[in-house]
Amino acid sequence: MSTSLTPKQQRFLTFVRRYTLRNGHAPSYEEIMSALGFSSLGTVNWYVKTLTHNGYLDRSKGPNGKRALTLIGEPTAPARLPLLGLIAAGEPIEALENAESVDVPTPFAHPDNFVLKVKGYSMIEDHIEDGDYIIVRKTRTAESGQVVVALINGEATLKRYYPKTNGVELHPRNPDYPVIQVSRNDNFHIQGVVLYSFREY
Amino acid sequence: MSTSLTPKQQRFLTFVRRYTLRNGHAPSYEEIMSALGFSSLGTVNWYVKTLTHNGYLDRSKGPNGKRALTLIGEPTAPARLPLLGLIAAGEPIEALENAESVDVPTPFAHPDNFVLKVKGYSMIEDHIEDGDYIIVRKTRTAESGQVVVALINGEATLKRYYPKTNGVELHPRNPDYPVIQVSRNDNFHIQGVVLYSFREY
DNA sequence: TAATATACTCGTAAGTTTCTCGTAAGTATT
DNA sequence: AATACTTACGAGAAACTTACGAGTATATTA
Repeated sequence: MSTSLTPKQQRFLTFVRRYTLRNGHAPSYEEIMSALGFSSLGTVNWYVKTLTHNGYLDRSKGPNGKRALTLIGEPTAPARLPLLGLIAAGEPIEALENAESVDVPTPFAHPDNFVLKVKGYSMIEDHIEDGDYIIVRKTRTAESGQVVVALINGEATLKRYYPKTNGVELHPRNPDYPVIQVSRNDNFHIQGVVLYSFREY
Repeated sequence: MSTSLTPKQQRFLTFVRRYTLRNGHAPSYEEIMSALGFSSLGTVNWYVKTLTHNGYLDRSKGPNGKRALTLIGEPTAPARLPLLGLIAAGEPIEALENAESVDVPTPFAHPDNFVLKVKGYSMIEDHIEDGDYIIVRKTRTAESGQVVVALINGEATLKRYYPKTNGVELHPRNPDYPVIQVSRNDNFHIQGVVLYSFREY
């Protein structure tokens, strides 16, 4: 970016990026120190100060935040994910013939993620309207409380997922709508977990 | 206060999630305590309080409810930032009447951040086109090399900021375009630092 | 070649925030 | 009343980050 990076600074940044990616949180100063072979925290601090000053790093929790290092800038290269199909409540998911793709915020770039476009107004109960896009992480399982894309007897739906001892409860994201009980007899499959939705402006 | 989780807090949340998933109901404080190796209920309570406060947990049965811990929709929570106005090169920033707001990637949720929409094609030199949105952190100062939203004699611009001994240099993000020299006589104000830009789909 | 930045390193001593312990008391259930 | 939990508080250890002072290489400039 600004003053271009020296090789050692690159190395530093690369380490932070990798670590964050792998562990879900940023490294501590001490971890950086031993990973990069420094023998003083001061050195780590020097890098952080320099890189922050030049706009490559940021401390997401304000000063004194622990494990708060976050990369910024990076080239704003907007990531693209495949747009796999159209989803409408109560219908099967409609696949698209030619694989389009759409720009998404970089943090969501991941090989297991894909995008669906919402069709019709039948999902307003989930605060999701016609034309909206949802970013989905492909998975067969979900944690309780996550918003999932699921098929019940072939019909698509978008709900919060609550497994119960003898079946599954699906809550719409709008409390005014009824809870759906899925029994053992129903053909129920989770297609993925919704990470994010964005709207066409 | 969208504080992010520390590793230990993650671990706590993960345990609650797993337990709930497997047993159909939430763990009691004591179960959490022994599972996570604490030797005091106070510790469990500390986590519950902290995580509840930060919006990761909820007590579904109100206060004093037993085994009432429930996770709150972790991934989705689409952050929204206010869309403060339109920016076009060479014009003042145009404020919007009704405060709209737009979905942004969660990491950018911060009270000091806001969004501007780019108008016209006069900023292509910065790789930013008509209709794009930029996320800006409100600040009067900037570090050398950061991309800033600035006003020069009332006219908006988007450039890399390089303070010099006797004035300021503004570099467009595209090296094919000329550098702007701001002198002491110019009326120069930084409005904020650009963190991110995203495009209309 | 000498002078001078620039990039980096070390050690150590604070300073903050996160996490833990213990103990005590409050609330619902049976 | 006994049982099974949740809530509250104070004190402090642990885990991390910041600040400072000084020193060594490696390039840039004069």
